Amino acid sequence: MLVSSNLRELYPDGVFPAACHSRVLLDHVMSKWGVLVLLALSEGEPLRWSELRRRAQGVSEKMLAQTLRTLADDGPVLRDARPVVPPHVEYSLTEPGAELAAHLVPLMQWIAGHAGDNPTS
Amino acid sequence: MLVSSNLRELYPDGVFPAACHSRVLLDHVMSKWGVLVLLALSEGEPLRWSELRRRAQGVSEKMLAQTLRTLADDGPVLRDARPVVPPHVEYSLTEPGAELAAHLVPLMQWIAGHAGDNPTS
DNA sequence: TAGGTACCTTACTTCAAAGTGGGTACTACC
DNA sequence: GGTAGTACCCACTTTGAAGTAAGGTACCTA
Repeated sequence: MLVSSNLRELYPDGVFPAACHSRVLLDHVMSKWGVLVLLALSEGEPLRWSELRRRAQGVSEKMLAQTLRTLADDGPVLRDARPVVPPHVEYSLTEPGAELAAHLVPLMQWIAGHAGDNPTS
Repeated sequence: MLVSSNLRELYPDGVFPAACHSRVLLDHVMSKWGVLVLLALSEGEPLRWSELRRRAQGVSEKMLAQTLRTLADDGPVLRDARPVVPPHVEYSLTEPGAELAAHLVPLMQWIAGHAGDNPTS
């Protein structure tokens, strides 16, 4: 069963390099908190920092701020900060971020279904 | 744009836990060498240890053995060892592994296309 | 004996992601 | 003074995946 014959367009000699720019983006996206942030934002609503903190269970302020900064720098996440006090910052997926999530969510759903998780319990 | 309304079936309260069995499988799959092994195997042919060593550019014997052991224990990879000397071991995707790869490959293709890589150069 | 084959295992080290604990600034309320 | 809310930043520490170097199996050939 060939599931990836068109990988050959990207890697014609069948050798996959470990170190490349893809790896940097992949590692940010699949980082411990990155994937949870992207999943939360993939539901479509812009979310504020504090809401994301509630949604990514167990994340520290430091890791959330760092992760959001990284993802915004990488491109999948848009950071919309209003010039007000107290701060009011909203995060949402960019267009490329939504395309990314469209691939990421089915993967996570598959993994959740095969890892013996019972998240609805 | 709702891209993941059915995530709510898995996580009805919208809170994504960081520590669960999914995380273990996800971390193995997306590990540095795990993803390259799965991509190589996703082309459909069973591959021997030494061929995988060539295909995952830069992997050490130790990391390759360790990664293959882990993925075989997790389930996506089948290890077929013949009782001969010198050893003859073939690795291939299990049925669940092929389903996993069906989700993983488009994700990697997307990321490769957006990370400024030029793998065909 | 030495060298080769293919596929590992073990002991120890490195290092980047994650973690911990402190801090910032402003407003409102008790 | 204290608490609460908003959203971070900095210095330092811990942790576990990855790395390095050495070891191993069993058989074959010169």
